Amino acid sequence: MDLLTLPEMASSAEPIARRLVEWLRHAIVTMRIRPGEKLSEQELARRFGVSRQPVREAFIKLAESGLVRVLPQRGTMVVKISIEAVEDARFIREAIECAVAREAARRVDTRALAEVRARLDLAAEAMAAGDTERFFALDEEFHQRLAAAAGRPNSWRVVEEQKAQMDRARYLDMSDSIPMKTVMAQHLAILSAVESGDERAAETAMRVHLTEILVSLPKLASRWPDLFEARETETSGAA
Amino acid sequence: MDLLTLPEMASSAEPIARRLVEWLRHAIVTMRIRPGEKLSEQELARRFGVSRQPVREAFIKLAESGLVRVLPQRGTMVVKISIEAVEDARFIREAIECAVAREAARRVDTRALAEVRARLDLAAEAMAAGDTERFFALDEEFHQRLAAAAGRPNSWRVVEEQKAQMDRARYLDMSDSIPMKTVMAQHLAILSAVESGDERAAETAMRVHLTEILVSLPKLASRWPDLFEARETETSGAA
DNA sequence: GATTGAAGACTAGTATGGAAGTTTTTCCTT
DNA sequence: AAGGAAAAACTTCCATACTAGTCTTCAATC
Repeated sequence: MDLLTLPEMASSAEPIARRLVEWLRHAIVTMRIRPGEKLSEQELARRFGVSRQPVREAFIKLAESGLVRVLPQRGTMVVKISIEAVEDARFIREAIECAVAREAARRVDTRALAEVRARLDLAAEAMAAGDTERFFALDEEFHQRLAAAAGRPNSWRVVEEQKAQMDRARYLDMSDSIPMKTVMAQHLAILSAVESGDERAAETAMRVHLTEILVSLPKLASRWPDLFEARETETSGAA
Repeated sequence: MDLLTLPEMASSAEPIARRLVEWLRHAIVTMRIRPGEKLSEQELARRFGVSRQPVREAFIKLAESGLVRVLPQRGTMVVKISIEAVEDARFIREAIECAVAREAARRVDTRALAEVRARLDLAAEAMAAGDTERFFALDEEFHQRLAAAAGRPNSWRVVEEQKAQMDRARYLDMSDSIPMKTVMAQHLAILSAVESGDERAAETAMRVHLTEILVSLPKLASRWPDLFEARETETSGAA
């Protein structure tokens, strides 16, 4: 078991715990650490060559994000993908991003929209080059910049957290995700509507874009049943 | 400086850190601890009669919620109220809760809606009795139950976090907040629209309810300038 | 053979000391 | 008196030891 290296110590002043969170979050979202897997403070501390404390604090942060669950005196594990949680995340994301699209179309902040379009152009290049990793990154930036163009840059933070839940499912099987070409077309439709100041068209285009995401979810759940949370049988609501 | 007592140890198995978070969060949201105030691990540990570690972990959780800011090697402080942050929170809340209202009206889950109406009735009693504290609690429950009636109970968690930012401003001056009578009427309008399955009316009613909240914000900011974050002068967006 | 229970190997939670870094104070120099 | 450097007094951060609770294992007992 060789020592793992923490993400770039570009700014070495960055506390260990912060870098640990980054490393773990990425590993979880990209499914390098699988849902349901047990995480040991002790083992991770050994592998990173640090003490238990920073690992523990990283777990706390990840627990706040809903990526891991800490059971007192029992253990810490990566939460399984929950169909319900993914649906909720999609619902929330759609609500926020549709409002963002509407607001962006209402403002038509030309300068900010130029930044959005720049991401679209770069994404086209990435697609042509077959660089899916970069394409996904630019996908994120597109949405982030659009939020900025709506004057609500912070709303992206909330969306980002929801997105993490959805992304894990996507990383399960890339071939199941929406083709890059389709995403490009949808992004273009959104941006065009926003640029022309058509609030309703912008919102509709965004809704279309964010709707199809979960079509393949049941299929994934049945193919990897151990990675998914068993759906709650009881109905919520007490006396 | 006498020892402070942590919230009820109803389940004494509850770790100290968890109870600390609860105590601190409530104290911050209700403005018992003022924005900008410095929090010391050491001092709080002394006052609660515990070690620094659980206090530290509580800070981490509150930082994740955006209620405090931890500056490495410098200190921890309650974040000041930011007009921009409150506006963002309101924007996000409106987006989600309008979607919730629409969805609830689409479903018309009679059983769940009965729970919503029950909160409305209890709130009417609280108003008659002049019990503002209870009225506010039932206000929250109204929204929470409505989310459940929309089949999105988890969306309330996200709204709740945003709400915390807004609530601090409200606690500054209760007399500035919307009168209970108005809130009651708005809640009734929302529920009636939902019960009759009118999606558009439900969304509109919710939007109205969530719009007026920030009318008094600038006034509050000018009256307590030291509790508010100075608005950023630079425009976001780097090269 | 099935059940029970005690010992050991885990786990997270807490306490404490010290390291690294920042801010304030103090005191000397000009 | 004003400016600046050293030092003292803070802060969070990390390492380590210990506590307390949970689960597993395996042997003794019924």
